[in-house]
Amino acid sequence: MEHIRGSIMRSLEGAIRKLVDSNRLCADVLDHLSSIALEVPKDARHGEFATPMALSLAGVARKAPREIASLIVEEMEQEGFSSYVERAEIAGPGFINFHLSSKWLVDTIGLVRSRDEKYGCSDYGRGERILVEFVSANPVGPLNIVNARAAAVGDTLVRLLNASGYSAASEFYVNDAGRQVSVLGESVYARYMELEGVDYPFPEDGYRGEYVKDVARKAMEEHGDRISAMDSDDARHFLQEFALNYILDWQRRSLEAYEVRFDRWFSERKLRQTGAVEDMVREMAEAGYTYEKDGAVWFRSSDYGDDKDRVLVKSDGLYTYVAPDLAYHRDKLARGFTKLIDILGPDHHGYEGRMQAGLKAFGHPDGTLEVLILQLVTLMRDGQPVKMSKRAGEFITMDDLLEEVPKDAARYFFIMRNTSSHLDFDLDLAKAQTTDNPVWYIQYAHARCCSIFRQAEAEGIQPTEWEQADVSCLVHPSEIDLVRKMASFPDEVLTAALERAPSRIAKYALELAGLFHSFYTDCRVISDDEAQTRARLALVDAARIVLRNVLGIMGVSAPERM
RNA sequence: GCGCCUGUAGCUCAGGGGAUAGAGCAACGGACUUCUAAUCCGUGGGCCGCAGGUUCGAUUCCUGCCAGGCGCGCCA
Repeated sequence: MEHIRGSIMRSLEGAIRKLVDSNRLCADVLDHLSSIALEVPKDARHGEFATPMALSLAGVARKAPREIASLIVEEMEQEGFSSYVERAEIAGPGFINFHLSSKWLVDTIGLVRSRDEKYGCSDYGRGERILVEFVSANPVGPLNIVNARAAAVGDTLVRLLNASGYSAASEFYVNDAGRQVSVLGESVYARYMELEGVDYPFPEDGYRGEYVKDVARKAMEEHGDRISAMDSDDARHFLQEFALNYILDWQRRSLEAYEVRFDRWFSERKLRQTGAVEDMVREMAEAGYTYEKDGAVWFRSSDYGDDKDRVLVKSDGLYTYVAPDLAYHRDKLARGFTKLIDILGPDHHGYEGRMQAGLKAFGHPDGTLEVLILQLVTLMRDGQPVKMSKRAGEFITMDDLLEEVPKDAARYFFIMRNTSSHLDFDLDLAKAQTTDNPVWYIQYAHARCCSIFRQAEAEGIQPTEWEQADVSCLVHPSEIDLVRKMASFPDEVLTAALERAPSRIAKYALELAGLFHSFYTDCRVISDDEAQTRARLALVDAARIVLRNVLGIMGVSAPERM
């Protein structure tokens, strides 16, 4: 499809240059050539490709849009269209619509089938290394619903980027060195004492979840003897480390069940041990990026676009999270990543200014770090929001969700909305095994493809009979619409990657499945017409490939029967 | 008070300067002797939150306002 687009673009550009050479258009339009847009129209009646360029050139050329359009089309006709273009028409206020000959259809089906699992991939990113950091939940409790959304969005984004020729990696930053870990240790210690029947006060800001008791119980079962032989400081430390490992393992398992695997779990503690944080704070001081006030070390982040300055080292000598986090982002860049994407929850949006300021101070160009803020998720049951209150212990974790809803449905539902929009997650719909459930609907389209091949096999039709089929006999509108949609897949993948918008690919998958179902109803695949049967089997094979590939990008399985 | 996000069909949401603003659900009416009816086809339904501005053209960009969500720590 790219080569078709390219040939039309060149032909358009050539026509415009000729018009300028012969003074039929003024030279100023040449400055606007780079912004030529060749889009795939929403409405099939507007052809396979269309450009609004005559409209956008109207101002510069000081001519009516339709007049410019007809000049361009005449010129293109003189030169002869590329082999794919059958005709070009001027429509509406001045759009130029290109209708392609059946050669593109034949080529598209062939391309899909020859590229197979690679269909949809491009080398656009030229191997640029991008690090996508997401979830990065504190290791003090179970993963929540927003973490689950982040996991689905982040993982899909990494897949989209890799499919678009980038070299993208995923990373989970483990905050295993901060104050929260010691609070966790204190909380577990208090529960442990409770189990031993000792009257011990529960920390004011401790974690009150039931799981803390579970951790204490588990520690007692496995290491009770050792712990009772320790003094209280050692026991506290032991329990802290035990809890940390327990919870990290738990988080890892939750994500594993969700089929989200990180390329790396990056430990804050290990980063600190390398001295990277000290080095950075010292360098910042030497460069004059910091000052001391009230016994603390402040970063002049407001000089670099943040709303106010931030404390790096507290008056008690400990770092705030800002220092190690900045050192972490520096480390990512030092490892050779040239673009960083952080996916954060809505409660962390203020964080962006500090990180951007830090990277700017270190001299990294604007745009090195992109922050994607996910909005909240509301779980809906029986049309009502599910109330969640941490205090009342009514809290639905990611594990709870996955126990109730299949992984495929959860992943799809979490990416189907814009990241910037609040997400209503309909639990009943996600569980439903009906046509209303978009995941089911898409998977069913794939299963239907497979079912057709099972039928063909049962009727003794050998793959060799249709693999080289002549598909130029496919002319039914449902067939053409399906091919059009398949043809745009690589474009859709790239756009979704560049816009950091997994929801686009979710929408594409739904539309593709819809077109397949319409085709299935309108066009009987296996019939007495042998040539048509072969051609349609080839088409179904292509559809099967695209459906499987798009499901794969979303991390959703492609069942062969349902 | 300040910052971020949102406001489009009864509901959930697409679209983000350009063609008649779309989809799914819900409502209503149709389609199976057939490769899975777990599907398909059709009908109705809209001051694109409000008011200005930029533009040949604004639902889209800008400003203000209104409404909702979330933040605003020497917590992460």
